[in-house]
Amino acid sequence: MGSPQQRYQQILCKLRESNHKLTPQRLAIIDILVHSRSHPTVEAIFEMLQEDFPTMSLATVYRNVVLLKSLGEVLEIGFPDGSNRYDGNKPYPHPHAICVRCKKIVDPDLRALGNLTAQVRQRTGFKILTHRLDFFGVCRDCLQSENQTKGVGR
Amino acid sequence: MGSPQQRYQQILCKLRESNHKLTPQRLAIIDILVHSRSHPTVEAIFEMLQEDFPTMSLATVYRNVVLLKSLGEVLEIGFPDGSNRYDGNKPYPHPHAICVRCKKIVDPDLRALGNLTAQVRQRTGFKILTHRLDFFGVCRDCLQSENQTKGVGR
DNA sequence: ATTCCTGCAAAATCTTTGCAGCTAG
DNA sequence: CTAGCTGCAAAGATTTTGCAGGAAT
Repeated sequence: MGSPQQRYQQILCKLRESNHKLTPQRLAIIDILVHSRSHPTVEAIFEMLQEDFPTMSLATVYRNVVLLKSLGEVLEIGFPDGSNRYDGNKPYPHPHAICVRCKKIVDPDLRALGNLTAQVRQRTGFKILTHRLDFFGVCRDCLQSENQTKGVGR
Repeated sequence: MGSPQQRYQQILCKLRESNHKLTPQRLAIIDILVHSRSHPTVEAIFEMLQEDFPTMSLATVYRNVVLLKSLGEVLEIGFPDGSNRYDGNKPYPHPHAICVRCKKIVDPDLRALGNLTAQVRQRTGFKILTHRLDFFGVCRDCLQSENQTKGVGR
């Protein structure tokens, strides 16, 4: 629910509401987050910004990602290896399929997911705030190149 | 499928099969992992071992956890804050309910979970290797103490 | 006997923080 | 103006690694 442009505006609103300033660095980070389809890392965002902001600091990217997380405007996807990636398009919990080879992230749309949260609440007595559902595997592209590499013996 | 004792033996088998030695430190770490119902951190395991192994090193705990992970005999639960907890009882993927307040982890048994993996494979073309499904919220105990603290004004 | 393991300390990552100067509103 | 932000460097936190001595099989 939201084109990149809409998301961009929505985030600007949130920032104004919460008395945060719209610095060029901040706007550029947001721009990347809402336009990128690739769930970038902080490092990747930093590198993309090097051209336009040669003095950009990693700390600034971190600080802005933290801010946007706290406003609920980006979703953090924590990898088992400890690295994190960010989604500014769909900041709400949703399932991911993550390629362990190339690190690509795809968002499959799963029905049948509906009331899992309700079930957990019922079974555990927890008040559920959020969740994550991530599938790890090998994407089609990487499967293909694997086969090209090894199975050529036929 | 598997009492702590069974799990313990199963892990010893795996170790012998893979030519790993059964050192006292290793056995003690496994013992904690299979008996603990609390999904301990490396740090916590380390502390529990201090009494019996005063010279125990954190690195040793880390190395053994890595080994057991690689054998598929412990499940790592990565927290959004970067810390990890470990489950030696149920080393296969299963849903968790995690209290963001006290860090308690509960395993709800969810039906309706059956063929999500198949759906993801179908929709994405990924070969799925594993997954994680974690719910974050506040457990009953913490909800209660919250209420005691604030809502007494009535 | 070997091979693998442990303990210690140093290194490696990734992320956060302190501070002085700068800037958006 | 003035609260909040940036850049830099230093500090933190967690996990990994190198190496020499030690232990399991």
